[in-house]
Amino acid sequence: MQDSPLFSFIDSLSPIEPLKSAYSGNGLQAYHQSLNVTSVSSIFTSPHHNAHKESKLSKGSFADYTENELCMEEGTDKNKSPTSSTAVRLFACTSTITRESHTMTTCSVNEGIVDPPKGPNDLPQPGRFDSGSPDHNTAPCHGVSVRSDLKQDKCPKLEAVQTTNNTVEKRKCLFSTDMQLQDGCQPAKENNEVMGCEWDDLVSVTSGELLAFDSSMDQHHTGVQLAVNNAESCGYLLSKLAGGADISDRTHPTTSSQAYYHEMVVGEDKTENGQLFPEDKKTILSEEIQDNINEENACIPLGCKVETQQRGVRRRCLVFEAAGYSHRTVQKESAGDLSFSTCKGKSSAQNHRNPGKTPSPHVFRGIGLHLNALALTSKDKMACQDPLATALVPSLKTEQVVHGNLLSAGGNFFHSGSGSLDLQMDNDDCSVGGFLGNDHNSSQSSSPPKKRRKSDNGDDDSCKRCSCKKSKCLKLYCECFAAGVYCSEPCSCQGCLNKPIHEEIVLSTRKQIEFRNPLAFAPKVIRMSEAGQETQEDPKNTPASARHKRGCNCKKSSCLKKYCECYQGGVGCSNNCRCETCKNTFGTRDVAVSAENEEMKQEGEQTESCEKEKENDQQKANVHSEDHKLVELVVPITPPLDVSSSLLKQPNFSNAKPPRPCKARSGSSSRSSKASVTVQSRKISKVGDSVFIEEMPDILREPSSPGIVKTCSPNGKRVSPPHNALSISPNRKGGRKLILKSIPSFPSLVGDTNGGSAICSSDSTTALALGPS
DNA sequence: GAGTTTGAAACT
DNA sequence: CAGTTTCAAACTC
Repeated sequence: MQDSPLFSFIDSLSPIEPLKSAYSGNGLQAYHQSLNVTSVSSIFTSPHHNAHKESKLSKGSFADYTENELCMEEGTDKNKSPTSSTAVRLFACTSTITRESHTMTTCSVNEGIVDPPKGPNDLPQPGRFDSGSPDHNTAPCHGVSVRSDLKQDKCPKLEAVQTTNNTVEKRKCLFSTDMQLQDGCQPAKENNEVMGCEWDDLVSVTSGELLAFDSSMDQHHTGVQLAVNNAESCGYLLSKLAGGADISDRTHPTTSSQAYYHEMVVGEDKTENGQLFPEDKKTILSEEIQDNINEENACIPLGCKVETQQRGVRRRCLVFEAAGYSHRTVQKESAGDLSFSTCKGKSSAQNHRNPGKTPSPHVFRGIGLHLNALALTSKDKMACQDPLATALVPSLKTEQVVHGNLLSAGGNFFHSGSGSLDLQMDNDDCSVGGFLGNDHNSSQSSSPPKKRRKSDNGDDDSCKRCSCKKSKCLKLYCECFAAGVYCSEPCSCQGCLNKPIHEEIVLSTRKQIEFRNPLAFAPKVIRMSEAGQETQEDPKNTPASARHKRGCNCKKSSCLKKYCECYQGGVGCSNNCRCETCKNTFGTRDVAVSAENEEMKQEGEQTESCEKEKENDQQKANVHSEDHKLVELVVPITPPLDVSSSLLKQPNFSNAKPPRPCKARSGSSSRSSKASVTVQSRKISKVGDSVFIEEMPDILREPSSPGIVKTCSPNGKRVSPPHNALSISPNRKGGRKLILKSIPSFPSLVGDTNGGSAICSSDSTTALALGPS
């Protein structure tokens, strides 16, 4: 693997640091192109990390710490220059690349990417760390070089940490996804290390075929670069990947996991180390690890890394396909790398993972889209359950990676959003499977009344899964498939082909669907995390900021039931919606439209919005007047679309009631609590918005905030397209990020660290606040 | 738990 | 692209 030309190429590249955002971005894109990566990913890629960042921020110190440490350690140990970071990423992705460089690089890269705003890579901004994802990159590297160090140094800590981690169920919950990943990752690594090649074998087995070295490598690179850009998201993904990644790149995973882990752990305890040292756990957890790994893999496997970097990847398991694809490659590489990582990385990786493991293995990380996320969560679990599944995931990731942009974009979302969500989840449920629990809360809160639905299930829903009969779980009808997750035990589907065994079919089907609709697997709801911040600025922004990309077409549900994707996603309806009598408590379309219109007008875009608004206003005015008012205040309109922007933000999710997802977005919970009733919901909407804002801010505030975005498209329109997102995401660091609600898993990781916690807490707070209200 | 409703996804 | 059908989730009883 390492020998492969790619490696050399990568190595040569590694030095490139420059890339970071721009470079990486371009590089990635180019890479993707070469790879066939879809632009979409780019779209998704959005900076999502913000969330991460945010979470990280909270952790910030923590993150910094970790990063610093990592870097430091690494640096000290290996000293990789930051420059390497880019390279590192790649490496991480590829895993083969130089260990040291990677580690170093990753860090720097991450930082650079993540923090871009602040300072160059060098500075280990907390935010970056948050990005965790970035770390991911590093992680892998670390895994290699760092790990050793980490292990050594951290191991001791790790144990303690681990304990802590374990203790901290929350973390798990929050992180559950992440945690899982981490856990999984770590375990994986551990396994690798401990087991030796098992992990590799597993990986290889599962994904083995899938990965194409080159592609993966390339992807990775691109991914890496992207990661740089999206360091956060990447980190996220990576971390997850790392977890899951074990498979793909252990190193990466490890690395990422480490980073991730760090974040998470650190966030909580800083136990990062503890995680690192998982070795102990390894043995102990070996099984768990495997499980976790599987899960992780499922969630985001290898691809993640890359994608992560890219940004969206994580979002879905979709990545799977890609992931799987690249995954193998990665594996191969990773295998080689693994050895390294294992050797070195083990510790680190393991460490990271261990922590993660601790939590419930199953917990999935969130996925990109809220829905997806939900699905993911559940799926993840599924995946976890099924080793194969996990494998799939990875593969998907690979694909995503390849597609890169798309996934990445999604991933980003996840990160930001998910992270927060996850975190929240954790908070909520920490205890258990996080998501579920969280979901519950969130879901309940979010969806006021009924919601029992999934939430109930909920959250557990993660467990829930699909019950497809005719679609064979190969259509978007299938939540699992839509979420990019393999169907697992929880599923009650018939004739299911969405299983690792049928990976090829799944992937091909997925591709077909994506071909038909590049956004098919993209998060359905975008949130402007940062926008949120902006929002803060503008009360208008509100939750509305997050909007359903495609928009709903509700007629009878008045957008007050889960039938409405917007509502389900916990976001207000937007101009994109074609709903009738919209009463979406998160923000009516009218309002949104009006707001948009305003913006539009200002900007000039406008016409559409105006028209819509008019129409909407007329139509809806009746119903929503109240809501609208509220909404209006709250929702500014952020264009849903701006995926790019939206992606990042997730953190706020809290609002999102989106039930399902494991994530249960904190917000939702908060909201839900309040909102349960429509009336309240209205208030909530306002409140929630405010809350969101607050939340967002908190999250954002911290470090991450930097990014905050702002916005959306100037127009306020939704920018839709992911494509744009691509370009954006990379660049955007700072910009607003859209966040997918759902996906939190990653975020959780982030959250883990601090951000997650913070987020959670914030969410909780919000929830609390809301609740009372 | 069965049956109905709903709206997205898929198909034509 | 619009209309119709299919599908599975959401919801109700």
